[in-house]
Amino acid sequence: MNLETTLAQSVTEAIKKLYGAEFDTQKIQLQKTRKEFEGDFTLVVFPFLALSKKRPEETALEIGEELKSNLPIISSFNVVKGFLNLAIAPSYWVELLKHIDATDKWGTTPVTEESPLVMVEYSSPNTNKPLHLGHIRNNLLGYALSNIIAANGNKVVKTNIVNDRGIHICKSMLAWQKWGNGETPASSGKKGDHLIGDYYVAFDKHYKAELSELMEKGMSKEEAEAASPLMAEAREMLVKWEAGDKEVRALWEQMNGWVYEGFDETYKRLGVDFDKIYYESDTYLVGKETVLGGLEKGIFYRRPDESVWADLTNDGLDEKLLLRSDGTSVYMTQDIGTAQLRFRDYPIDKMVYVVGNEQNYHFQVLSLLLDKLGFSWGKGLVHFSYGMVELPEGKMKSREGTVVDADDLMDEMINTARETSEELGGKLNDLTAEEKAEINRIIGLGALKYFMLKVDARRNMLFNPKESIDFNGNTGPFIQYTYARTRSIGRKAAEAGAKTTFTAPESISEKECNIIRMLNEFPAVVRQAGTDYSPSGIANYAYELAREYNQFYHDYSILREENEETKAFRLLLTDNVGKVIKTAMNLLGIEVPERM
RNA sequence: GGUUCCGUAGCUCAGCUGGAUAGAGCAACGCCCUUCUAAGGCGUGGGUCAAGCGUUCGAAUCGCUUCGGAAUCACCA
Repeated sequence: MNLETTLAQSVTEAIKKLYGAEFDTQKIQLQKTRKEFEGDFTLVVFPFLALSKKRPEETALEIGEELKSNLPIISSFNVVKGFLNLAIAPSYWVELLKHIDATDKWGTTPVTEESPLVMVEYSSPNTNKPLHLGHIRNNLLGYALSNIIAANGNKVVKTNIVNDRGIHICKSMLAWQKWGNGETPASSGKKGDHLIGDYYVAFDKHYKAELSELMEKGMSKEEAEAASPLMAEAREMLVKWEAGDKEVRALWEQMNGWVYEGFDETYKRLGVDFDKIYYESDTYLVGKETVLGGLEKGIFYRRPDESVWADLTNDGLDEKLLLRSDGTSVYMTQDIGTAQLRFRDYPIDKMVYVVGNEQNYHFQVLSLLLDKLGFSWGKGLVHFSYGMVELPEGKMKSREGTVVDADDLMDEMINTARETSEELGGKLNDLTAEEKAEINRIIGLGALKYFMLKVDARRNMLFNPKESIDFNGNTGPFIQYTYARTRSIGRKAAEAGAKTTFTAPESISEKECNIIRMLNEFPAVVRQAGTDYSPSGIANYAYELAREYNQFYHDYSILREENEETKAFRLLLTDNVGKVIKTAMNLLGIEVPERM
């Protein structure tokens, strides 16, 4: 049984015996003993004072005596004010370590036939420009979250809804037609998504120029926008697209194809993937049908101008447009359509949308609408809402050229990793160039991923491109380094033929107790992360564990230890620290190198 | 204006189901590599946890108010 549960139950029994009262075991406050005090667990006795009718110190002392005489795993205790500090016997910690070592996939819950199915939507790019820093946060969070949900015993389907239609695509297409001279990714050597992005920017440039020209002729901004021939052409193209115009559709498919090739490369490099991809061009008509179905059932209503609305005033929200007066669909309609298709494709128990917090309202509405339309998971859908990545100057703005491009950033990180390795010198000299490159890739991306994931997802975070992401301190590379260190010790111990079985050492250090306790906490950390949808919880845990181990490493010469029992114990500890770090990092989608 | 989120060290962030003297990293300064990986360890300095009031044995944590910042409230996506 879990250590803390055992303790909590014993406390309940002690309270009953001492004071003849029942105390809710759930409400017992057991926490880690702060490091300045002696002991492993601390019981807060203030809540019992009403029962004991004695001073805090006396109460703590009584409970301490009672626990110690009943629980052999408690080796000693001490009382400081209203805090009862309990020390756990070394032999118990050692048994715990052996148990952790013997447990396969420590911290994770296996998936069975009956496990619920959770669908996680993330990434969801537009096809008119390459991925940037904001998408990186989304992708990393979505991927990590999927792993964490799966580790908690759920079937997970990772999905992506690609926004592949609309006026923004037409802008790129039009610009390419006008000024592209037939440029292709092959002809120019550009990545497809970057090429399309360049034409999107080109459209905007020409459009702006056109506007200022019209405004010089005396038009107001609004008049100029309405009169812009370029925008009119783009709109015309969209109408043709909707009508299925062969030429426009062919161009659209060609250009989207380029973008997808580019995206695939970026996704692959980031290490994220999807089980099923949906395209808005397939779902928006379904959404329209579903909305019209809802209209027939009286869930929605039609206004005199023929537009279709949902009245959510009873739910404390506004009225929401679902179909325009010309019958075309809006954003919400498409999400309904996508939901409809997903529901047909999978027996979804829970749906998680990884989408930025600027869409909080949208998902509040979507949840209500899906529920009204009869989707069982509509009410309980989770909008995993994350904050924006801000630059020192504020928000990223593609039109002002302040976006941090995903591909560039990854290149930069890997370069920095290589430079750092070279500066440190010599460690990897026996490896081939390919092996070194692989390690640098793992480290560079590890730094980037950890940087993004260690921050609470809900918060807006700041990224300063001028100060490159750190490789020292609370970083991915530090954790990777610690892992590599545990592996190195393991290798050397194995070469030297160190013994692997042992009896419990007579005493073990406070650091060792702490580490075992942290290893023991790992399943609870994973569970908590699965409940809160919190990759940052896992990230911060991994760092704490690595830090604890590094300090321990500096205190002892494990391989030089003369007492074979103690050496074997420390090797087992080292091995399991490595095991847990690896699991934690993999849940985050961060690879760990065997050496670095 | 309505709604939601945020405000912790010079900077980036933990801690938030109420518990002991508020933690890391970066930056600054000082030590530690003939010893299993120095991408490391140890130490020093740095705080009105935005402010106020309340709840209680106890508040960074819960409630209310105020101040500051962000997002959103489109027949855009």
